[in-house]
This record gives sequence, structure tokens and C-alpha cells, in this order.
Amino acid sequence: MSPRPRRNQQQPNLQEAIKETAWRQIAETGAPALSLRAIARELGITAPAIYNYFPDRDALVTALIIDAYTSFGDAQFLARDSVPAADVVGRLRATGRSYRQWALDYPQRYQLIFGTPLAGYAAPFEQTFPSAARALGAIVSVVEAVRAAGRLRAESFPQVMPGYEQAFGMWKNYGGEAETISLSVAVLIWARVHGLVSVEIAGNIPPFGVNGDALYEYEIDALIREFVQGENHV
Amino acid sequence: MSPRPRRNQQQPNLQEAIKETAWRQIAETGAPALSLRAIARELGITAPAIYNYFPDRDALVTALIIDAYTSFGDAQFLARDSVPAADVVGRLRATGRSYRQWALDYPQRYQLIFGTPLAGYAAPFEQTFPSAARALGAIVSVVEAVRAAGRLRAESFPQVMPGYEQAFGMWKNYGGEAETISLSVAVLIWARVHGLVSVEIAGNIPPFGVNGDALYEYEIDALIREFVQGENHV
DNA sequence: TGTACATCAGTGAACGCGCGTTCACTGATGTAC
DNA sequence: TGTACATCAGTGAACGCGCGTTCACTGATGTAC
Repeated sequence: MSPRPRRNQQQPNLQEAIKETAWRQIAETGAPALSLRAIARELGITAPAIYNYFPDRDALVTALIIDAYTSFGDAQFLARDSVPAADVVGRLRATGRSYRQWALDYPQRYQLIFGTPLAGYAAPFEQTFPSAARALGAIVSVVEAVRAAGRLRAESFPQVMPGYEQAFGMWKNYGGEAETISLSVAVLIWARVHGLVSVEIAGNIPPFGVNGDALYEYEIDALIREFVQGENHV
Repeated sequence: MSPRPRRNQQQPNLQEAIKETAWRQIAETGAPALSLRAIARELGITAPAIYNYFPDRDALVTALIIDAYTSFGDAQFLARDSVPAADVVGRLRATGRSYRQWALDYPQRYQLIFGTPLAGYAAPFEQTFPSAARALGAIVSVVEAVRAAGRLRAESFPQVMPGYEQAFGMWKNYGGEAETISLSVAVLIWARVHGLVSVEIAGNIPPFGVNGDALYEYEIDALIREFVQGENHV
């Protein structure tokens, strides 16, 4: 009962080809306009063939979202782990930089997971949550490391919101252990970083271009100045 | 040649009724799914009747965007002007609070103007720019007032990006006079505020609820701490 | 090596749907005399 | 006050389109003997 060899020579991995084509279309016409028939057309197959790989359109979207979170999380952890664990500030900086870089590299993916939700599509929570929690867990882990090193300055930071206690409980299963205060601070850091990045990506104002680098670095410095105490230049 | 009285008793102002219905539909099914036929159905008229008020679907969307910017700008200036001009910090605080409040009051409007752009729709720049510049000009004017009072702390702030010089030139026609540095700082402030608000609105994480107030106040305090010097409590 | 058979990825026709937009029209409303 | 006329907001039918999804099918591929 060995697995059957591929039959289609042109598209050895149709499942992947479908997703790649979907991303290209999302980049061109936006996620809401994603169309199975258009994907099939571009791939030179007929639309029903897609149903051999995804039960329906929503399942394809879900797969795209999970892939995006996974790719994003990979980039986050790769950046974090490129700096020695002892250098907590360096890790915070690297993770923050990586956040923007990934968003600039894959703006469509970024918009799909963090932008306006798709109309008529509700992401199945149980399916997407693990990859989402893992991805956002990188920043949490870095903040937690700052706290564990006794260098988190958050005395005046507002208490985490009650509604988050439950989410935080689930978080621990996928995103790793962290004190509540670390999660709270991470939410604010995430919001700041997301703000700059989404403004830069959305295209509602002129692109930041190279100078976006300087603005972004300034913002990361401001975050470190505000939330980290002790020698900040390693 | 006096204007003709209304003929339709049920809908004395159909143009407005169309826009209101459009907003309701955007709230329910998202802006990309906005449909003239669905609007007509809800209003009890036929779809072609809409063409007496808007030349096509895009024109309706443009009108909605302009209305949203206008409403947003009104709220911004109302908040700003509720504080005496001499109290520059109070004005910054009031404008910042108003930003979030308007977004929470009208999340669909907020998403339409600041969220992911609509696929296949390109806002006609000349039509939307004035209301957009005016609306965002409120924050700029407040930062400029801080600067004019000699209290803007922005020595280490990165220079404004070259691509913005042109945009800034146009800005002055609609958003008012301001030094380049004030615009630069305003962009960052806007990005921070937008980050928190869009995270809160998008629904990708649990809602902040009442505790969002505390987090938002913290963020405004942080901005004032960072960018304003002198006695900050008036 | 050769033949009969099972698998199953992809096809092509068809379904019902909602969409934006056009067009000739109608009939109530208002105006001119 | 009464009548003929002009206006024009809204109608209803129709267009061509693309969509997601179903279904019976086909025919190349692989397997068993």
C-alpha cells in the first residue's frame, strides 16, 4: 500500500501551487476577492479540481491564515534566537525589527492576519489559535525575559484587563509561560509596533521608504527607554 | 424656477437614506460586500433608482469616505476646542481621547478610512484628500501648538521622510500651517494611537473593554512624558 | 512479461445566485397660461 | 379655477458576468496475479 506517485507532471505539488496562486491574487485584488475559479484559471486546471485539496473556499482561507501565522512566527523566533539569551534588550530589539521586516516582506500575509477581518468568514478559533499564539508569543517571551532579569519597568502600567485572563490561560499552552504583567506590556508594545507597520503598509499615507527605518528604530528605542531599566546598550 | 418639492413621502431624503443603509450594511457584512441591490432591497426601492443619486457604486463609496473623514474631523476639532488654546497639553490629551472615542463609536467608518483599502477601488485623491487632511490636521495643529509654546521635545526625533515634503505642501492648504518637525512627531503619535485603536477594533484579540480606557490613558501619558517638556499638569 | 482490474485526480457541464449597469417606460408632481 | 404640458424620480425587464459548488464521468496511473 505504498503512496501513489504523482500523476500531474506540470504541477507536482498542486496543494502548494494553489496556495501560492492564492497569495498572488490576494496581493493583486485583495483577500475578499479571492476566487477559486480565478485560481484554477491561473493554474490551468478547472475549478472543481481544487476540491480535491480543500473542502471549500473557507478551508483554503484558513490554511492561508495558518501558513501566514507560521511564517510570521518562524521569522520572530529566528530573529529572537539570533541574539544570545542573556542579552535581553538585544532580543527585544531583534524581535521588534523582525516584526516590521516580515510585514514589509509579506504585506498581504500581514493584512490577512492583522488587518480588517474578511466579511462572511470567521476563522475557526481552534484551528488558527495555536499558530497565532505561538507567533505573538515571541514578543511575550522577550518581555518576560526582561522581567525575569529584574529589568522590567512597569510599576505604573495598568493592570491587565480581566477579559484577558482566560485568553492568557490558553496562551500558556502555545505561547509559553509568562507573568501577567509581561503579557500586558507585550500587548502595548505590540500595539505600537503594529501601529507604525500598519500605517506604513496600508497605503493611506505616502510610504515611509528608507526613512521608515529611522522612525521605526526611534520607536524601538523609545520602548526600551520606557520599559527597560539598567544598562541598555550591550 | 423654485426647487421642486419632494415626491416620495416615505423617504423624504433618499440620498441620505442610501448612505445610512450603506453604513448599516458595511457594519454587518463589511465594506467589500457593499451592494447597491442590497441597499435598494432594504430601502424598498429598485436598484436603478440609486443611480439618480450616485453615478455608480464607486461614487457612493467615495461619498461614504468623505462623510467619514468629515465626521471624524468634526469630532477631533470639537474635542480640541473644548480646551482653552493656552492649555496645549490639555488639547493634546483631549484630541487623543477623542480619536479613540470616535473610532469606538463608529468602527465601520474607522475601518473604511484607515483599514485595509477596498479591493478594486481607488479613492479619487482630489476628492478625498481635503477632508482627510483636515481631519488628521487636528493632531498636527495640537503638536504645532506645543512646539510654538517652546515645549516640544524632539531633538532626537528622526527627520521627516523626503516623500512627505510634497504631501506636507498640500497639507498646508487643508490642514493648516505647521512646522515640518510638528508633522513628523504627529505622524508617530498618530501611528501609536492608531495602533492601539485598530488592535482594539479589529477583533483579532479579545476586546479591551473598560480596561482599554486605562491602557489608552497610559499611552497618552507616555506620549506627553516623551514629547512635551515643562509643567504637564494644568 | 502480460493482462485484468482498482484507484482517483482532474474534467466538463450544469445548478442557482447576486451583482452592476442600461434602457425604455410610466405616472405622479409641479408649472404655464 | 381649469387644462395642457413638461419634468424627472422611480420601475421592471433585461444584459452579461463571475462566483461556489454538485455531479457523473474519464482515462491515465498503479497494482495483483
